[in-house]
Amino acid sequence: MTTSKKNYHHGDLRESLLSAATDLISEGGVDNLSIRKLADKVGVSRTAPYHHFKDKNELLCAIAEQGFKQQDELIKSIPANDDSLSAIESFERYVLTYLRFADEQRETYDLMYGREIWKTGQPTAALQEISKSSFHLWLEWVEALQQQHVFDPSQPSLRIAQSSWAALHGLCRLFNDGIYVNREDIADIAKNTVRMLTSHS
Amino acid sequence: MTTSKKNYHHGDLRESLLSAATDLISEGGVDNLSIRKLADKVGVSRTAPYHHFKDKNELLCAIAEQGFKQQDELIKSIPANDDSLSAIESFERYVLTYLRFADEQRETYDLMYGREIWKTGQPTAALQEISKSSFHLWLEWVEALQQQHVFDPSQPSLRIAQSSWAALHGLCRLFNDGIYVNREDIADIAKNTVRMLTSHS
DNA sequence: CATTAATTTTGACACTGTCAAGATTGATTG
DNA sequence: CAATCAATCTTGACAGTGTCAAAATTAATG
Repeated sequence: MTTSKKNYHHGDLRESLLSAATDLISEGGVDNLSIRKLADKVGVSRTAPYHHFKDKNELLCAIAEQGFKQQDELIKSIPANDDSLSAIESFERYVLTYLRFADEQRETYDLMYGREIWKTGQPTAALQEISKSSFHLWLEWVEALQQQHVFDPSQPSLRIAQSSWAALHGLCRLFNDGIYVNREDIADIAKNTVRMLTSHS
Repeated sequence: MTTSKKNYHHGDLRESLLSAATDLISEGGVDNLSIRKLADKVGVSRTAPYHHFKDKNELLCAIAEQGFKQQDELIKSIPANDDSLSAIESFERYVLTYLRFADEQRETYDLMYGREIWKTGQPTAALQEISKSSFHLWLEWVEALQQQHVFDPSQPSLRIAQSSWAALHGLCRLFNDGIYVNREDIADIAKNTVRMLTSHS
């Protein structure tokens, strides 16, 4: 039983589907992913995927899940706030890392936070969980940054986390959709956002 | 030639289509709008709309256009900054008005700034124009608010306009998609965002 | 009234998601 | 080892989608 069996039973179809689907989305966005095209790409019949994902929504949720895991790892890999970085530089690091992920995994990002799943579709329990824990990660950052007076310590951390995340997310959409902005200005706008959001007393 | 002619020629099909399409979108979002369902609702055959809109994309753009006009009127109806309002209250007014529009015309808002048009589709020249002029409206607000030191006057107004609009837009998506947030907290979060964005020296 | 232009319709095609029923295989028993 | 069962995959089918081409109908124009 090697990794490739071309016969009736595929062996690890679920993983193959996830991988191929991620590719299709990276290439042309969620609209470039159809179950049939996906099945064809993996070399299996149209309805085979339905034995591994209840429907398209569940497939999309699974892909988004992977995206959140990847994003969390990236965030967690930001070097701990040692003395080499000022608190504000640390915040900038977060922002730039977040933006970089949204840029490099652009279509996945759109899926992760997009209407397709959260509005039109129904987010899986697993997806809701990981997205919440992902937000919680940011919440912890906020609390640390409050102690360092990057954010106002007298305000509730949840509110600050919500407002600042919204600002960050809005930036991503701004860049991602290409409204009102030239792409070469990204870093500049990001820096300006950091300046506006932080306490500059 | 009254306003209603039930025969072969409809008379004002273009307007009827726009109106019915707006209704369909308001009811169930852009996914609830199909050319065929729309044609059926207006009482005309499947392909009749194609003589008034080149394709579905152009229809969506036309609807979004209307949305921008409506939004602009709302913004322009905010009372001029007389002495009864502090500068910051004036800014709050803008934010709340913007949020109210995004809330009440939720699906239209999603269409106006959504992927469907700006990424998947192609924004009409007319739509690009009005969306730019709509942003320009905000730019003028920013410059006025800079003079009143709500925003830092030493920073370029364009950057401030971009960052703050992104923050605002991010809030709308936060509320609209229902990620990370309870709807009853909207006003509170909005106020917190205003506090974070403004100069509090 | 005759011709032309503007509209609307019918037919068709390729594509989509997904359900039901059958075919094939691997695993699990007796 | 043989027989049964469950997992997996396929074929067929249905309703829905956007949109093109060709034909039909009406309004406008000479």
